[in-house]
Formats: sequence, C-alpha cells, structure tokens
Amino acid sequence: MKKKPTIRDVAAKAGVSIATVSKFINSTQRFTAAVERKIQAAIEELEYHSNPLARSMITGKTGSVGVAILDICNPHFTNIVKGSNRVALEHGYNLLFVDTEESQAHEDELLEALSRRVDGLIVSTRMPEEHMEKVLGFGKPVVFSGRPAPAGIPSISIDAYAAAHMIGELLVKQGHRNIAYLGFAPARPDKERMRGLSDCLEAHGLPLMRFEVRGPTIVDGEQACSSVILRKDKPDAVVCYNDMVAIGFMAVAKSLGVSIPEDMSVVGIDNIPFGRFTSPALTTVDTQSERLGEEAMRLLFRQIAGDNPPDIGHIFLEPRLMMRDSTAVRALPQRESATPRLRKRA
Amino acid sequence: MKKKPTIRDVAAKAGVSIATVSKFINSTQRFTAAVERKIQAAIEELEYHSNPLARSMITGKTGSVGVAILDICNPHFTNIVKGSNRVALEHGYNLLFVDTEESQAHEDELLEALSRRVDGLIVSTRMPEEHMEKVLGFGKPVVFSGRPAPAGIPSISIDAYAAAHMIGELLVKQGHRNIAYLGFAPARPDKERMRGLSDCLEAHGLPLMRFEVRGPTIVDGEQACSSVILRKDKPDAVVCYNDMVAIGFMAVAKSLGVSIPEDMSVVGIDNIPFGRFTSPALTTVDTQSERLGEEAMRLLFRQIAGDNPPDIGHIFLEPRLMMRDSTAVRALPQRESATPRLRKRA
DNA sequence: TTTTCATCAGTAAACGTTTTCCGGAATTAT
DNA sequence: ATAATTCCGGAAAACGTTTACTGATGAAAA
Repeated sequence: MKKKPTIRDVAAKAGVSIATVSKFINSTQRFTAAVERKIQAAIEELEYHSNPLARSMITGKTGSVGVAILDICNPHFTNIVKGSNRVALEHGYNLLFVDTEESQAHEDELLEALSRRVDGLIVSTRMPEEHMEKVLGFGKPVVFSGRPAPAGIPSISIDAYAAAHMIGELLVKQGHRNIAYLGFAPARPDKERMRGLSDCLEAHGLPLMRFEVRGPTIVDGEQACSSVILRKDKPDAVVCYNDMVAIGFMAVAKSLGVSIPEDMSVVGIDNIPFGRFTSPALTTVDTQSERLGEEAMRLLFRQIAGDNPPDIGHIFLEPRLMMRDSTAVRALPQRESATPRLRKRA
Repeated sequence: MKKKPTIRDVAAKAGVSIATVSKFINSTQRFTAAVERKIQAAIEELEYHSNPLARSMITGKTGSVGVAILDICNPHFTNIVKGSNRVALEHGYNLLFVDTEESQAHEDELLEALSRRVDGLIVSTRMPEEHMEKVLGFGKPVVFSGRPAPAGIPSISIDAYAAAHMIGELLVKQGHRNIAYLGFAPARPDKERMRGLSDCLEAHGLPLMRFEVRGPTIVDGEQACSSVILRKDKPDAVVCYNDMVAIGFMAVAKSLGVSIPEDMSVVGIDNIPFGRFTSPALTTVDTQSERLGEEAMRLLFRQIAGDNPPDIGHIFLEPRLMMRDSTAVRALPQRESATPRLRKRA
C-alpha cells in the first residue's frame, strides 16, 4: 500500500507547476503540445488520479448524491435506487445511500451526516413533515419521494389516492361488498391510500373495514393475517398497504385454509416484480418505482444546476392497475363457502 | 440556503482559537469548564457541524466504506448490503454503494473513484482475478465476496461447491436420473457450482446436461426456459444458477404446460425470501446472504484497524439445504408424461 | 520560597486541490 | 518597427479541518 501520487508529484515529474497540471486535467486552459505531452506522460507513469476530497473542498461540489430509503429489502425501494442510480451515473455522479430502517431513531442525524458528503439528497422514506423542514435546513437540494411534501418543497410520488380509489372501483365492480383495508395506525402516513379507498366505497354506499399492520414487510403481513382471517364477519376482499404485506398475508391465509381469490380477494400496491410469481399472481397497482427514482433524480439535478423550476411542487405519477389472479368476481348472494377444487387457468 | 458555519465562526463566537475548538470537539484535550461551556454554547447557537470532507483531508480517514454489488434488484445482494450496513453503522461508518450492473464496462474506474472516498471496499461482484489485482492496487483495504479470491486476498463466500454437491445428492436420492444445470457459459464464473454438481453426479455414475442462461435475473431465467423445456430428452430436474433464474424458469415452464415438480424438479441457489412464496415454493440452498455481508464487513474493519489476521484467506460459509415443494420424488421407470390435473396440496 | 511539571490554550503548518491574478512571450494589427 | 492583443505558464491564496509544537499559567515538590 504505497502512497498515492499527488498533483505535486506529477508537476515535478513533468517539470511544470501544479497549477498547470490542474488546469490541464480539468481542461480549463490550453497548453503547448510539448507541455501537454509531458504532463500526460507523467500522469500515466505515476498512475495519478486526482483526489476527489481535495477537489470537493475547494469547489464545494462532491460529485455524489445521496439517497435515503426505508428498507433495502423491499423491491419497491431497490427499484427507486435503480432508477436514481441510472440517471446519477448519466450525470457522472455517484450514489451514496442510507437504509434508515436500521436507525429510525437517528434518521435526521444520519441524513445530516450524509448531506455533508453529497451535492443533493433524495429522501424516499415517509418522513413526517416536521422533519422535512429540518432536512431542508441542511442547505442542500432535496427532493422527497413517496409522499407529497408541503408546498414549495419539490417532491414526487405515485398518486396514492388515485391508486386506492382505482382498487376500490375494481373490487366493487367485481361484486365485493365487505372490503377491508390492511394498513397502518391512523397516525402513520398512509392516509392517502386510506382516503382513496374509503371515498370510493362511500360513493358506492359501502362500508370499509380497517385492520392494522405493524410495518410494511412480508412478516408484518404474515403476522397481521390471522386477525382478519379469523373473524366471523371476515371481509371478502382486503387491500393491503403494499405488495410485501399482501404476499405475507396471502401466504398465511392459504395455510389457514382460506383460498385466494375464491374465498377472499387480495390486492397490493407497488407492483414489485415478484408479485407476478406468487400463487395466485398478485393483483396490484403499479407505482412505477423505477421511473419514480429517475424522475426524482432529474428533479434533483435541476435544483443542483440552480435551475429551480418555477412550478416547484409535487409531481404525481399516474398509477396503473395490474389485474392478476388474486382477485375474482363475486357471485353476489354468495352463501356457501365450500373450499373450491378448481382453479382458473391463466 | 445560507452558508454553513465553520470552525472559525465557532472559535470567534466563543472567543477562543480554532485549535481549541477542534480539540474540544474531538475531545482530544481537556479544558477549563468556562471554556468548554463557551464553546458548547457557540456550537449550539450556530448549529455547527464539522465538515467531514475537510476532516478527511487531513486525517486520511473518510468514515465511510464502499460496497459494490452486481445488481441491487437481486435480493441476494440487498441482503448482503443489509448485513454490511448493520455492522458498518455499529462502527459509526456510512455506506457508499455502487451497482455495477449499469456499467459493467467501467467497473474498475467506478471502483477506483469509489475507493478514493472510502476507507475500505467490499466487492461483491464476481470479478475476474485479473481485476482483483487492480482493485488491490487502489491502496485501500478490500474484501471480496461471492467467490474465492487468490491466496492472500481476504474473501468470503458461500461454499458453492458444497452447495451444488448437496443439491446433487438430494436429487439423485429423490430418484432423478436426467439432471441438468442451467448456468453460465464455461468462461463465466460459476465453475464451483458446476463442478460441485458434476462431481456429485459422476460419483453416482450419472450424466449432467448443461444449459446456458444469459444472466442471473428472472427474465434471463424466463428466456432460457424454452430451450430446455422443448427438448424431447428434457431433464427431470434442473438446478438453476440462482433463485432468480429458477423463479423465471418455473414461471414459463408452467405456462408451457410443464408442471413442477410433477414433470420436472427445479432447484435454485441463494434462498431469497421470495422463494417461499412462489408456486410451488422453491427448493434451494441457503447462502446466508445477510451474514455474508456482516462477516465481510467485520473482515474489512479488521483490516482497516490494521489488525491483519495471520490466516488471511478465504472464508467459507456453510450452505444449508432448504427443502420445499419444487422438487419431488421420482418413480424410477417413469414413462407416461400426461399433463397432470391434480396438484399436491401443501 | 524556588524549582519542576502538569495543564490549558494558541500559533502555524500541513492535507491536495482549484482558481485568481500576473507577467512574459508570441502573435497580430497599425 | 512599434503598439496592442492574445496565449501560455506560474505564484500564491484559499477551502475547513487536525496536529505538532510552543508558551504561559498554576499547582505540587523540594
């Protein structure tokens, strides 16, 4: 592990000043062919690469952007990262990322530390509005994703209200009458989904049952399942907070002898890739996660470039219904609930 | 976006020298109570946070570690990241990460850039040995994961040979006689799996068919499926490069009328969480991805601490067979191949 | 009391770059 | 040929820290 050559070494070897080398590297000034050749040779011989930290110190730019996500094990977020990463790379930027789930408590400290190392931040963790102010205080461009931010703060997300509404329409059209939402406690930030669904059902004169899930993961879905399955007045359709919850839910539902969609329809939100491969394939709403990441990053770069769009505000991506096999048409006066033997063949 | 206060501002406001402030912050020297109080007050009033870049410049430490992974959409890798992240956080380090798939071609440049910003690197992308040397040349501690590195280079991985061997044993015990491996072209780095399987079969006097898959993703598995399914001498069991490939494979196999495991057994490698929820649930080998990340990071920190273990070499994690429903016992003289109507109920 | 030593605080040099300014040489215009 | 302009290259300050090294102060030892 020998020491890295510095710009000074290059200058010495090439017999020029360090300023000259610097300007050559950044092609910020032209030089005579002889000089350029010497510098180039020195650089190659020494295998010199400039130290990005030192550069950052003086330019104030780091060449990297940060992404904070809630849980890297959720494909929804990995897709966001994938999208962000792509456009960051296109702009010649690196990605630093933070998985906040490991450290919910110190989320803002973590973000503050991160913010010092990057030129901008994408925060894709449903963060309470009070904290958003604080993050803005870090003095770096930020775009929030996942939920609408207060006015004036750039943010982007799926239209969760529309998504939930869409699901509601589908379910009532299919003849469901006892629809449940499996989501977070009222205080937690999934109001939009909740409202979209309940508004829709209300418009149809239908009630909405509510069940609670502890978190957004598969095991949370598994744990929540029995509380809805084991009721005598159990719903004939349950829309889950997200696909992860839905997958967990379906698995234990099946193991408890409730077959889906015959006994109960289940729908998720996010359209994670694995939803196609569960049994039955999961009906869901596509949230364009990858595009979300891309657009968020583009928004961020516009800010970094100082090109603050006049219409700085929240951007909604249009949700798209993905009809698959976890939802089925209900015969309206459904009374007998024999375990069905035959499965629809796709 | 007002300017960040510097240590100089704090010193001025507290009426002391910047050296004093610095030493106070790093608690590298004690001061009289009066001075400490003044500094503390100034820091809080200005909301001062020290600039990690400047610190890094002089200390040579960055406080972050880098992880390079092949594809963030593969749960195997996200688990690795999860594990690494946890222990990095425990050590007070941040994680920078790079998804190399987007830029296979410039992988080493990307890594070089990354290496300047971190104190150490975990490279979890099956990288050819020539490149490893180069990465070592960056002068930062590195641990490779995913495949054994040449002697002297710390690395950690599952024992892929043992894993494949294990799978082979299972399959022949279940009565399979025409076993295929769906993996990469011979030049690509999955020799261990290949060898483990073929050694096992050879010991039983059985042949091994080989099929090729383009990459490690679900869609690669989907695309590769038909080439093995549509042969007249199709295998009665196929072991896939990983779970992702297996999932893709199973999906199109089903859609082509081959039912699993009745017509054909399928097994993956990795034990990604979603393997439990496919239909049928995927038989696989657990590679302890999360633990892999943890151990890799621990190894890295030992290097960073300068505590180079004497037995610097490759660490193997023990694989564990996860028997699920995508493999079934074969009746030996199996001849009729009617499309079966009934499914085993779990 | 005087000497000896910790203890506390400050000065200034680094770290590896970029960038502003400046002067000389070479080129062009007069 | 001289003046005006462009082009090329260097000197040095700056970025925000950390860390020797240096004094000055006070307390403990003689």
